[in-house]
Amino acid sequence: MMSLMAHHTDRTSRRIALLKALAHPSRLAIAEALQSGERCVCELTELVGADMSTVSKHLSLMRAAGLLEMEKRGLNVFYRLRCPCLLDFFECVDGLSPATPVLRRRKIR
Amino acid sequence: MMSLMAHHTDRTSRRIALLKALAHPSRLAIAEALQSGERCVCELTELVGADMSTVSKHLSLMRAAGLLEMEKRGLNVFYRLRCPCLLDFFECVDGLSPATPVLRRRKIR
DNA sequence: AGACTACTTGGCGATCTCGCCAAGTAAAGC
DNA sequence: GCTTTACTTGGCGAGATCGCCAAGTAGTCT
Repeated sequence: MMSLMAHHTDRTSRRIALLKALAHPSRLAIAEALQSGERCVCELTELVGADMSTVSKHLSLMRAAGLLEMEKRGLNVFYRLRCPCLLDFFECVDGLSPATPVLRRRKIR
Repeated sequence: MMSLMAHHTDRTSRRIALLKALAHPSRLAIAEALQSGERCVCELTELVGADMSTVSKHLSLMRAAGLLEMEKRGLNVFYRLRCPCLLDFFECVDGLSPATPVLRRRKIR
């Protein structure tokens, strides 16, 4: 895979990591939940309904992408969003109509 | 996979599809190139340096996600961005500092 | 019509991702 | 110290994704 295209800048790599961090149902649900404030891993585990180990790996990935920050308090680990732009982006995304017909220019004769 | 989390709304599915459509080096490069105007498949093929069939599949996926629209003119097929919000989002993403140390609240004694 | 160009689609191996279980770590409480 | 709670990490099978080649389609041109 990835023939001649492996010329990513750091910026590109970070963009891709952040997009991948959001492009999964559980991770998107986590990001959306965190828009209303920090949550600990057990709360997020209940939210997505998967094994805690699975959720923990999702959170690590999102943190590595720069999307989340974590803070340990007592036995709990709390995660918070670091990206204030999600809401605006999703509003714009949701505004797109779902389908796209093939546009075909009328023949000029 | 996807134990109890298969409760996606249409909106969620569309958000995921759009994020996945961007979360790949070749596809991101295509989206970025299209920010400066439409391109035909052969131009985009040269840009990403992969087989045209590969690029064509990327473009189909991006179109299905609602990100692109296509127009056939003569022998060429031109693709255009349908999402005006990419630039703003990426500016915000690029503004994030790459790493995040584990935050640890000081003990109060 | 036949040849050519620009693109799409089918198929398939190679690689990546996902989720669970099991095992490990770290802080709190006894 | 030992136990419990909250979480992370390793490993592995199952399924998804990716990219190439080969074959098909749709216009253009002569």
